[in-house]
Amino acid sequence: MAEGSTSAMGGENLLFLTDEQLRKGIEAMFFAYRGFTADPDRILEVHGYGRAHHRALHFINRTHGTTVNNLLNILGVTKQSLNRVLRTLIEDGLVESRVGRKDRRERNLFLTEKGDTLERALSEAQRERMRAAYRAAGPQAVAGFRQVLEAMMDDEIRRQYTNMRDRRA
Amino acid sequence: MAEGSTSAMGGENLLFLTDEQLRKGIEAMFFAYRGFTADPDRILEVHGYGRAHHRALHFINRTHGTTVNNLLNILGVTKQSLNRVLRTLIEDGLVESRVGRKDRRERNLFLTEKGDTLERALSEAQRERMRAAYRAAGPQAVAGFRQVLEAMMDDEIRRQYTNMRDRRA
DNA sequence: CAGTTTATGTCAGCCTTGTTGACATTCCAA
DNA sequence: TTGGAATGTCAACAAGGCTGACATAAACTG
Repeated sequence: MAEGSTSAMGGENLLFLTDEQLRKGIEAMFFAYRGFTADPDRILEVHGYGRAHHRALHFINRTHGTTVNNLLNILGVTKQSLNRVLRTLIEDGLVESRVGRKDRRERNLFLTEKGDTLERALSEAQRERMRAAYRAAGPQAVAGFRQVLEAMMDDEIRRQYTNMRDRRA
Repeated sequence: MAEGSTSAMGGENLLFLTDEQLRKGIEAMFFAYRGFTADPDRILEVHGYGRAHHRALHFINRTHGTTVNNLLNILGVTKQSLNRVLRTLIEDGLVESRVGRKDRRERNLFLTEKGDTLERALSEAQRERMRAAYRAAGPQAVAGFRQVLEAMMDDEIRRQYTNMRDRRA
């Protein structure tokens, strides 16, 4: 990335903040996100699921036994929207919903073995692309990548993200 | 980002390629993309438009006089889908569609003054967030960010992205 | 205990934005 | 002149967002 390294190592150099650079960053996000979702999308299509199912599987796997409400906060959708997805996942035997032990109004969500299998397939496809990108860019670039992404999140979301990270680091 | 810098500067250190690190990267992409789209989304809602309109405005502004076909390739949607968006933008007087001079089957797309105004408002909101993130992370991180994003794109897309960059660098 | 709040689920209906398929128009090029 | 390319349009459909309304059970509170 020729002109990227031009702005790197600058310090007082603010070329990386020009509108042109920022617009390029915006386009890079757009195109990269497409690549980021492309591989799981192909797998999901075979099973008749969409990205919404992937997100649910991902975060249920990530925080075993999470409640519906917690998932709503993480995903930032309405309960009706999540419920539609969750219902099909439960019906299809990918997710198990257990009545909460402490608070019986709550439902604790878990992946079944079948759900875990699909989650791993989806995740592996996505991780494979990340792995290739990380390897191509190198550890220092990856650190910068994560720094910028984290700075781009909404404050509240960053807190959730950080918690999630800390809990399983 | 404490543990990010742990893996940075490693070289032979491959900690940044562990599944856990990759999963964190995946989540960072997910959350960051939400932040990335949040500000323009709010503006679009006021005008009764969606992200699809934003994308069209962005790329029409980016490559003045682009054809519909070219836009289809960049956006990666069907012409019917794009056409619906384009039609409303033209009806609302944000986009002008001129019959091609060389090839009169083609339509060359331009922003009107009104379209340019909205595009700048959307873009400025998005750039403001990028600017803040870039400033917080610093030029070296930004270079890494761009490297990883570029490596994450599909090959064909990366070619388009690179062309677009070179043409207006 | 009665009343309120909380967590969840569900029904109905709407919107945006993606998809396919069919078909018309225009016009370049062989 | 005919074939194919570029574009546009119509119809129908699906996923996955949304809101509003309502039901239930459980927990909390005075």
